[in-house]
Amino acid sequence: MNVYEYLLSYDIKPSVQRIAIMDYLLKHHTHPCIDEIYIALHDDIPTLSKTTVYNTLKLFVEHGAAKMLTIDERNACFDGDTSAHAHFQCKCCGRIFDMPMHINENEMNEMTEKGFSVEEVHSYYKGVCPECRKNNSDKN
Amino acid sequence: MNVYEYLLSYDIKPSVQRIAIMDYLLKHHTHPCIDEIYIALHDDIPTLSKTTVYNTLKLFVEHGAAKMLTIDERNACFDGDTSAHAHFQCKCCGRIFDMPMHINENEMNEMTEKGFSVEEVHSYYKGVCPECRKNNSDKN
DNA sequence: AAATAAAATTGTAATAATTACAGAATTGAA
DNA sequence: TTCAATTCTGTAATTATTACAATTTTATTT
Repeated sequence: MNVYEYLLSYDIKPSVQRIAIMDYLLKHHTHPCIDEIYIALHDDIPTLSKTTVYNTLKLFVEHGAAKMLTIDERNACFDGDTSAHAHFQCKCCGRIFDMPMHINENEMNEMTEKGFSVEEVHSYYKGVCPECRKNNSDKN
Repeated sequence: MNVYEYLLSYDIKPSVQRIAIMDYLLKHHTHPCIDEIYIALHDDIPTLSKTTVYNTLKLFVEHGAAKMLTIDERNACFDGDTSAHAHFQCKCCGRIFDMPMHINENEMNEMTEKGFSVEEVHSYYKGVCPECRKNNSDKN
């Protein structure tokens, strides 16, 4: 399935900009922020406006085609992988990595029994990634 | 232990402002944002500056006396309870509730084996709280 | 194919959260 | 009491995000 059809499957009308942004999200698993996407696509679409990037990602999130991550304190990041998974942000280089997520049914049941309706599960870790650990130890 | 000694135990020099802010954090489990704290303490300390609230909470987080939550997209929230626990934010009223957290040792081991050094574990849920669910069903 | 209506995009201006910074106030030590 | 260091304050600057009106593009109707 191409990106055009992929957008349609989420009830999103495809446009040049929307296709380019979704394509970027699907091909780059860097969990990009607005600026990263804007800068990356600006070469191909010189008329692209940052407002469009904002609007488009908001649309994607509303339609379930992308997820917004609030892990980074500075600015929101976006993920085209909508499957259930956790994240790891390196405090040193700032990169966000995908991690497996095992949902704990006991916790879920506890919340449901208390009357909470759980719609989203977010799980992330912070620490130092293997690369930065290596670089840091090299300096000593 | 009073708040004065509590701050000292985290290597934080107590001051009128710092004591008031930490006292607020320890007594109110509402996961307040900067504004909530500023407005609440303004009556007692009319000279309090919002910059001081920012600086103080940054200091608390650096010393491990508070945790910053990036659950709410609008602005950062703070938690004086530094023990390991999860959170639940209601999409309807915006309130953040404490939830138990059971750390999954398997996930931890997976990351450690891959070379990641895990320093923080964050887990939160979004959905509708019991109160809002009740109010919503009443409207029908 | 031309005219029209609807939707999407753009750029600028406004808003809001956060940070930088310099001066004032407070604290602690000599 | 004096001096130095620290903390606090208020304003200005910065940055991310949103509002909005004008323009462009797309889809529909005639």
